[in-house]
Amino acid sequence: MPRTPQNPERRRDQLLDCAQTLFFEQGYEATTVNHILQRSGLSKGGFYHYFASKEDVLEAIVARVAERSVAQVNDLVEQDNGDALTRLNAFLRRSRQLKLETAPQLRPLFSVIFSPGHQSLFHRINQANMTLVGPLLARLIQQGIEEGRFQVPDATAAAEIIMQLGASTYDAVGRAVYAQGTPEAKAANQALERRLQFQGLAIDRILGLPDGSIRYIDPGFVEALMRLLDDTAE
Amino acid sequence: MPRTPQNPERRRDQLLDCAQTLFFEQGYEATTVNHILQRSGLSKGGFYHYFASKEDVLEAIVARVAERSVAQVNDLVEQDNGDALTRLNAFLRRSRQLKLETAPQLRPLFSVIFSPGHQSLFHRINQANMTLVGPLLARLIQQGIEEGRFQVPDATAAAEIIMQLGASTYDAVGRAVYAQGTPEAKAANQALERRLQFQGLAIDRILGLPDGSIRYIDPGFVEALMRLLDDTAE
DNA sequence: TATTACAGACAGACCGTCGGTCTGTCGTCA
DNA sequence: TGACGACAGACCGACGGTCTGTCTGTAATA
Repeated sequence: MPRTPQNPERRRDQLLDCAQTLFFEQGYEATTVNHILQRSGLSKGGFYHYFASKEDVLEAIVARVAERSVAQVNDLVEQDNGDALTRLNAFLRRSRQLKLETAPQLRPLFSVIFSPGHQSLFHRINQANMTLVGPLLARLIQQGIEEGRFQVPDATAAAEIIMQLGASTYDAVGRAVYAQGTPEAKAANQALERRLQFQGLAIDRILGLPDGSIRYIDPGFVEALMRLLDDTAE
Repeated sequence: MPRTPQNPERRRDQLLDCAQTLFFEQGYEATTVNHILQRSGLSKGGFYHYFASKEDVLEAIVARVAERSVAQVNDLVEQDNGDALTRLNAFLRRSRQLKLETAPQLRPLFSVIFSPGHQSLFHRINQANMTLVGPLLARLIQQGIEEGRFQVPDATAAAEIIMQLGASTYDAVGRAVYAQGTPEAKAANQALERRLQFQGLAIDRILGLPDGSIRYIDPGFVEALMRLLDDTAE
């Protein structure tokens, strides 16, 4: 194999890209270092020049994904325009949009989300996400408390719980994706839609808001999501 | 190594016991089949006579743990005495008690709960638990709806969300355990107590009950838990 | 400008250990 | 006594990771 020296940062990013694709497609455990080498065209020596271990790559990917997603919502929290409820709704809308955008990329992951190989990967991304996004959400809730709109004893705890609910969405979506193509698909979609609608209601109530204050999902969200996932499947 | 033939069921259980201890102590990935063999005194041939793979052992353990925990709360749901709220509180009390009882066993797990090896193990146990216990809780909530006490559009979705909250408890507890022995220990404990208290409140509100209807934790629960974990540590 | 020296960027053979297989043996019960 | 379940343990391929060596861009020196 010929040597093709590259800009270190590019190489590192390239390796991360390759690894991320493979991890999402087949899971962390099922992906071998040799797979990554094959895909990137690099040698083992090269790989271990950039990363201390396969686990190290995972950590880098988790950090990168989390950073990117926090960057997507950061501006909403930075600029303080409007009351807390408006901003919270904007925050949730952006999160939703983010989910839709990354859905195609995550599609192979969803179809096997129940396989054990993916759960660790997935849980870690969520964990990192919560660590980074949680404080932002907490500040937002704190504002709502100070405005006297949110009836909540502890902003941090509330943020954690709400984020936990958000994370559980993936599980629910995964179950619906799993049912796709089967006779139960329609029922599964409806169950998911009910579930998501309930999550919005749950957030309302947890924050002590009147039912329906939070717009968690738009009607037909599930249908749109499923179509998006199906289109990219074939 | 001499042969010591045993009753098949005993052997299987013994293998599961050994594996479970090791998985809890060091995590699933870090535990090798050889470790299990060493601890049980069995040979490889013997091991693979009972289980198809290491993964197979995990599944069996997950199923066993989940079955045992469902058995602990099943009676409360079977016999229908009292209104839904009373029964729900009994259900939660039993769950709490169950957590306290298994805490010492889980102690080594908590201290390294953030290590990646444990997350898959942990997530899977939770998943199995939710699958088994979820429907029970849903029936309970359904009763509350029919009584007109719970204001909830979908019992199943509500049950799922509440269980999700319960599962996230371990993460929160893990964080507090992690801080134990450091200067932040006290603050971490207080944060955990607030967090757990909030979870009870969240359940109240999600179900449309007046604040304080659900007794999720007794005061000093966290202190007691931490003492329990510390005692078994040394 | 030509030469040299050096450090970082790789290549790839190699190693120990892992999960899992396979063949054979022992004990038990029909 | 033979057949079958319950093991024993040598063995295998593949994996993550190491090690030594080589190539190349760059900067200092003359």
